[in-house]
Amino acid sequence: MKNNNKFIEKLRSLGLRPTEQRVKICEVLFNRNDTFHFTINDLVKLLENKLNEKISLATVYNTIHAFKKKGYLKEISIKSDKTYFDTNISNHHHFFNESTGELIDIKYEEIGNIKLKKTLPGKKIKSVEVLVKVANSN
Amino acid sequence: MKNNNKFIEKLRSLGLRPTEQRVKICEVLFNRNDTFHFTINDLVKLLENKLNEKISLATVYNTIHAFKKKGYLKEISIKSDKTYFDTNISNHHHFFNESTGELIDIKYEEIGNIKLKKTLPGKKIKSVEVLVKVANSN
DNA sequence: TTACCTGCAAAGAGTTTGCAGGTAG
DNA sequence: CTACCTGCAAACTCTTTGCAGGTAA
Repeated sequence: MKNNNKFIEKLRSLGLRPTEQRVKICEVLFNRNDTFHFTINDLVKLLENKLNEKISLATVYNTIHAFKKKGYLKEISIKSDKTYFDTNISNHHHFFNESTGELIDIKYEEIGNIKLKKTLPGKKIKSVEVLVKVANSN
Repeated sequence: MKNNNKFIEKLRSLGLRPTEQRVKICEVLFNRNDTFHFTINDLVKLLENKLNEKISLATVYNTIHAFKKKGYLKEISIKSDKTYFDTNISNHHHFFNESTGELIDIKYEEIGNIKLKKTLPGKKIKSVEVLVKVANSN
């Protein structure tokens, strides 16, 4: 299962050289059906466990930041001790399970239109994000 | 202007001993009309500049965490390199100015009711927070 | 060849903790 | 007196950076 050409082309189209490490990172991040929420540490472990790849921390940080800058990944705006990234780069919202630390996507359409009754003169709205905190109800 | 009895009583009512340091911190945080967003570092500097008080970092951290645990302060859920706290403990939302790093409250009533069309079985909703990111439009 | 990329190790920043001495009740 | 609190310094965690060697085009 080495259909990595799509990643190589994608990286080139972003202006990033398709190095071995970057392609491996793409494999882990994007060869899946659901959107994926992860921390750098999650990713390093996945690379080791799933692909048996030891990619240095610095490179993983560099790559993820390059992906983010190019719009291939999104950083999630949730306060945490770690930084979370999201393979879903569309406008959307999140559930955050306080009991488990788990993040779940809420599609843009799954929240009714948000009416802002307050405006800030001279400011442009870049995004409107909803965070729904939940806890296990037992 | 030493009307600190209200703070002493408030602290007692929370089950916290009204030490000199804690009362000073209350003075800086709560003797104001508007809600206040701050980092630990902001607070330490304010204590030094406004009250000429040198309170150790560890104590400031301890105190703020104690206040938060007792519901006297709220931690803001926004991703940042620092942790932000809010003297407004009511349900409300925020503008975040990406150009300046500034946070502005949006009252609960200033955003229309939010209709969630997705539910998570077995989970209880703890809060729904909206974050509106803006930038200077020049 | 040249600009870009990797990876080690060290540095940085914010936050937390151990513990000895101090204070409120 | 006792439980709680303060503050110093060290430790921790996540993240960033400097730089020498390697690689894509």
